[in-house]
Amino acid sequence: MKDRLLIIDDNSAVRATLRLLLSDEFEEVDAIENPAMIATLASPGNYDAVLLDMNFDNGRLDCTDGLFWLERLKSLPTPPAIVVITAFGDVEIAVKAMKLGAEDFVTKPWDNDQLIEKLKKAITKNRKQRQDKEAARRASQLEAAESERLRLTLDEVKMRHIHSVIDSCDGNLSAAAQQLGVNRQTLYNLLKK
Amino acid sequence: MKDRLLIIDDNSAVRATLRLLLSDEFEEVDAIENPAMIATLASPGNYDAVLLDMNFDNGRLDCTDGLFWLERLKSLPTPPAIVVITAFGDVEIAVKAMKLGAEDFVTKPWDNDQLIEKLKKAITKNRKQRQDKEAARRASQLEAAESERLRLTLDEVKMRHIHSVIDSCDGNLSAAAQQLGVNRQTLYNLLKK
DNA sequence: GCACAATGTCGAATTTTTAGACAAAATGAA
DNA sequence: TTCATTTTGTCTAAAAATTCGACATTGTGC
Repeated sequence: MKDRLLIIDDNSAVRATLRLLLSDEFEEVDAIENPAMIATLASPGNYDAVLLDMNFDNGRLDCTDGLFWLERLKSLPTPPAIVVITAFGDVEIAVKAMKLGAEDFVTKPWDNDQLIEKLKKAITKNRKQRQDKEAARRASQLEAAESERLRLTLDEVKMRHIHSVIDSCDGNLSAAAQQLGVNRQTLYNLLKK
Repeated sequence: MKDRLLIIDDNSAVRATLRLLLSDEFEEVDAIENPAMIATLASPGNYDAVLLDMNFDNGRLDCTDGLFWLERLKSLPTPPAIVVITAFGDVEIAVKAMKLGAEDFVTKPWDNDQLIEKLKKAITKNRKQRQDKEAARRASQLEAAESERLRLTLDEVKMRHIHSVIDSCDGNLSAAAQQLGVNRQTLYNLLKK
């Protein structure tokens, strides 16, 4: 209910229908007719979900364009959940789309309730994936910091910990000294250097 | 070339053909006719890839069993890469399989070279996914340790760092003392407690 | 076996830490 | 606002830890 959705479909009647169906389910629903128009939107990388039609009116039905834009959307810094929708889908296209990171794949004509549920689940799944990715990024940082700590001098480690604890005590030196298990004057001395 | 593959197909001719095709590409290729036989294998959770046929000879063609076993394989502690293969696949089945974590989906009849390449890529992708997942797991551990460090006394932090450095010096106390920036005797004193 | 590094131990000089005390400043509740 | 409590800044003297130099002993690698 607080999520933002972008509909991409070259059929204006479909856009209107989808917008009507989904405007109650999302905080904001934008609709454009072509992925190339994404650049003209206010914040292209900020949608929680994209409902992406594969078959643009370019005379080709092989979804090349659709897969191209899917990959492009998924390479954004924070990629949205993408549910692909198509009238001409076959197994190969569906598998390609899923391998490119689409969260789901629906065929026209669609079932309204199923479409809504798939969009919701896609957003949930996408959010979890991004959290995992972010966690993996942090893990490498933390491990690098961990191995770098070995190069530190005993005094350096002491001072780091002291400042960490002081921060966690909101600058209260008496409390920090007690938590550190040292005399208050000792803490003062250490801070003077 | 050092990977282990498991073929699951209820057609013995297909099993033989696949085994012949793939035995050059993998260090070990096992083949069974039914996923229920996985339990009888030596190390069911140890395959790098599984080539899983969806249509078992049970009178049903809706792939219910195949999807069930796919999900089950993917819930193993270290899930293998899974390439689904089927003669009766439609878009819905393919999408369901991909959402359940299959790395790829091929239809019979298959192309030999493409099948080999898909299996290789599936293994690579699966390995990366597992590494990311493992990294995410470690990240939460490391963060928990980081926040717990705040509760430690200055002496405790000192001793932890000392032992870490000693370990990294393979127990050489002179080198450890130098790296810690303290006198060797000081290190001896600290270790006595 | 030989050279070299690491260990274990000592004493004495130096530095740091600690406990207790006191006044000033800051904080928080009535 | 006042009053009680806590925190800060500073001091002294005793206690503890650290450092440096030295020496004999034990490992280690060539």
